[in-house]
Amino acid sequence: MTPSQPPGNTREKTSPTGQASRRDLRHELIDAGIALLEEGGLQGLTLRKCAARANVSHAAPAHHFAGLDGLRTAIAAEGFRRFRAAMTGAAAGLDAPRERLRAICGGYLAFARAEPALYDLIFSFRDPDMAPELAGAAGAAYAVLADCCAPLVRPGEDPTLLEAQIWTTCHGYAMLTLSRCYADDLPAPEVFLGFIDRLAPS
Amino acid sequence: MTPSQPPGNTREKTSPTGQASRRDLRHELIDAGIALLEEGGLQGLTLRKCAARANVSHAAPAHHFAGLDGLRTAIAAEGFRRFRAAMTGAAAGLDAPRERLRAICGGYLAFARAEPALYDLIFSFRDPDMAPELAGAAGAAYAVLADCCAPLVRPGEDPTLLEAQIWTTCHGYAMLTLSRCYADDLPAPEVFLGFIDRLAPS
DNA sequence: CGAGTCGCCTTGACACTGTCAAGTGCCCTC
DNA sequence: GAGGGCACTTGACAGTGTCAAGGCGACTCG
Repeated sequence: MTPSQPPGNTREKTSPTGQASRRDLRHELIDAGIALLEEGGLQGLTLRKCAARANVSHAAPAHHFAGLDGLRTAIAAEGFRRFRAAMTGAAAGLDAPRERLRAICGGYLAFARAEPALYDLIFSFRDPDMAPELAGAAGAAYAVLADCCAPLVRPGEDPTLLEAQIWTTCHGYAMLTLSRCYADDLPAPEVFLGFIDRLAPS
Repeated sequence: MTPSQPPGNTREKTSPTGQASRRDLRHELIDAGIALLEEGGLQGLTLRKCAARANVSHAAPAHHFAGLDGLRTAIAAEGFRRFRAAMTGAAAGLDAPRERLRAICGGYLAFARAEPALYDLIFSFRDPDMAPELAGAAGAAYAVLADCCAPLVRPGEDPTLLEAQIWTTCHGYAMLTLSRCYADDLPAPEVFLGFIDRLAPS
């Protein structure tokens, strides 16, 4: 209740210096959106709830994003960055190609499990021409997987074949795990990582 | 345009016999919903648009389904039935286990490609306890895949492992194809079916 | 044959959503 | 200090899901 609380222009700090002190509403809205996503899933993400959480008026997000699609795009770009970080982080310090592949796939699954709604969101786009920021972030994430597959590709073979096989397997397992209706029919993650091992040629 | 058309109780045929002649609104709504899905994707499916397409008032669907979720569930159950039919149809007349597996996976992908929004819908449920009708239809579809894998399972091995490997691969490929942003990075379906061949032990 | 009952559907209302147009206040610059 | 531009607010609108109330026909039972 207490809905009378005005959106209040609570600038973070309008210090006398005035340098770079304006609140970064764009980032605040993205963070608010990710929080909403975690709480309420894909359809918990709403422009107006996002605005309310950032203590701005309901139409404020429109000035930073091109409507709801724009907000979803911006959040997805941030999601791809975190996704990439989850994979690289899981493989940090590992050198052996097969170990790295296994670790990166483990990081892949761990991200999907830890932030299911965010994972849902980043793979929910159906428009072939993505926004450049989103395409860049997605490409950077894919590059992690591709780089990790490269040392395992047989000489002379098209590298995209192994990449696609790894990717589709991980994505399918992640998506089916997310829809918890089928999670019980799937093997445990460790068993699944055994599938990955078998995909890479010895 | 001509919005004045009243919802009109155009009973299909109130024949004098009167037997089983009331319009089957439930099925009409499901068909309307599938059409909306094809036209506008997942978020093109709306209770009110569904009602309008069936020429009933906006609240009529509520008497046949438990809200929008109920309608989506009913449509998904029908979707799983069509999905199953696509797989069995593709393998009809084939006997050799490997041929059957390849055909069924081909049918799997063909369905996802032919009715992308319906495929999206049937795998969009995140609630672990599905409605019985939906769970039954989903189980029947899965049984097709499982039955087809059975002859290829090594004696003594857990059959769910091969099933899961086939399933996750197909689902991942289908989902990534659907989000057309990544479709270009994926091999052609025939190449993909080669992956499937390699998964089944010779 | 007539009254009661029940199921299907309509009507009207409400809160919530995205989106738009117009306005407001603030800061920066000149 | 005047002007302009940016960030945001305000107010409105159409569309959405959902609920309560009511109507209307068919069916049943006396």
